[in-house]
Amino acid sequence: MTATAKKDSCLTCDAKHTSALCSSPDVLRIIYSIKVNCHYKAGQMIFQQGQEPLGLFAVQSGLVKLEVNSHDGHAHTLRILGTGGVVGYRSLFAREPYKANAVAMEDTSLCYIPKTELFQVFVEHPEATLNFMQSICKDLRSAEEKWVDQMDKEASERVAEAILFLQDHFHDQKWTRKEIAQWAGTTPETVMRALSQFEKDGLIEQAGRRIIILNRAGLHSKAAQI
Amino acid sequence: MTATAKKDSCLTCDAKHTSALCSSPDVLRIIYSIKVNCHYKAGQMIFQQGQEPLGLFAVQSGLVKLEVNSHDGHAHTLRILGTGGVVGYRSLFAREPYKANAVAMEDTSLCYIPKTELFQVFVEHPEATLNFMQSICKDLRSAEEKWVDQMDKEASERVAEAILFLQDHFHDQKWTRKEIAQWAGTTPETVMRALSQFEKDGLIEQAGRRIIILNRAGLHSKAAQI
DNA sequence: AATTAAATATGATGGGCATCATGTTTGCGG
DNA sequence: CCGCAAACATGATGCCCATCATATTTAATT
Repeated sequence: MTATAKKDSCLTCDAKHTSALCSSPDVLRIIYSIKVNCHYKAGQMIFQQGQEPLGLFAVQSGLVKLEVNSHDGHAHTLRILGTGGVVGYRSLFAREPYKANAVAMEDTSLCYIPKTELFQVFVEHPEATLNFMQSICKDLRSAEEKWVDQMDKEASERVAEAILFLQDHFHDQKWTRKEIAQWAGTTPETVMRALSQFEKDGLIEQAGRRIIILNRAGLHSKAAQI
Repeated sequence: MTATAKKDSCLTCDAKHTSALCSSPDVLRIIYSIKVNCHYKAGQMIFQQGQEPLGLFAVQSGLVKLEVNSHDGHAHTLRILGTGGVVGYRSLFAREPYKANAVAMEDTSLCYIPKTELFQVFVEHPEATLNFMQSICKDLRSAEEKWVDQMDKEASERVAEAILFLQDHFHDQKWTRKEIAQWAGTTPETVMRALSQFEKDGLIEQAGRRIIILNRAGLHSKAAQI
């Protein structure tokens, strides 16, 4: 972990209003007193499958992906977190070693919050706990929906869904075919063919490596099971 | 909901030690004071997608499945809960309508706990909340693992995994090919062929509609990605 | 006990998509 | 600015598995 001495202010933090951790000014003040800032370069690993969680990470700026590596070298992206996202909470609260790797997708600043102090916050601020539980339960929904989609939808439908999701949550971000594939549960080649088709249909436009959505409704109807 | 006047005792309840809700004698006493017992016949629906959650359900005895129905009439089983399991918490804590149906797979007794009182318990007993969060985080892990398995493993591997899981968690339960398929993310025919093969390989034995595992290690190696 | 629906069991067929292969383009580091 | 690795792009191939079909057995219902 690469902690810096300087502590960024929580008051001017972009994530203040969106993070499930910073639910009230009260809690925000305490979090500020216990957090430590860490900085990661693009591609750097934040934690790794098998390690013991000692705290959790809140994304101040940048982008983090959680991914699992299967036996045959294939990687699957479980979650992607931008500003306000919380990384490493699942294993921490499940009280088990990390089951996935957390990787900085670009230069990223995180707030590290040691577990003992964090648990203390939750014990003293039940409304913060319930607020955070809401966020976890939404993640659970996403995961279960992803499994169902994997069966019910065709690969191209999942790709349409993926680029809509990625666009909505991380606008103006560039994605490689591989990254989209690992998120959508398919291969780069299949993503490729789907994107070509979408472009041919006038749904998207590819400016270099950036995807521009021309017909949002059209893409949605491609993604949706009627 | 079919609530009865009679209130079953929490002190003699089988689920007392296994349920994530009944974490301490203290909490157990409060839960007892606010719960209501409900009974459902096999096949009966407990709640339905789209409805507003008003509380949650703890399984006292019986078996409950959570399933989603996709557009084309296909059903997928998200979770199966036996004694001690908690049903309906995800939507309640996410503060959104139910996204799945809860169905009693056999005659089932539940403890219904209204949300207002439940939140009160959690506010006053932070350790109960954190205990419950652990359980949620494990469910999240299961869901994410299920998605990964859906891609990495072949159908027969998932079937092997499924019958091991179902056996471990709900021993001596009878399962139809369809139920196994909806859990394993495949079709009854594919389950069929996998089971036939397993029997041919001497891994299992089918006594009527009950599956007997003869070679546990062998099945495990079928299920596992080396 | 008779009737009917549901579950079991297997075979045949076809399509979706992963895999491999190959050429081109992009973009980064020296 | 150049070279090389990574990403893009598209074609060819094969196979896993969903789907459909059909016969048999089991279980439930009257």
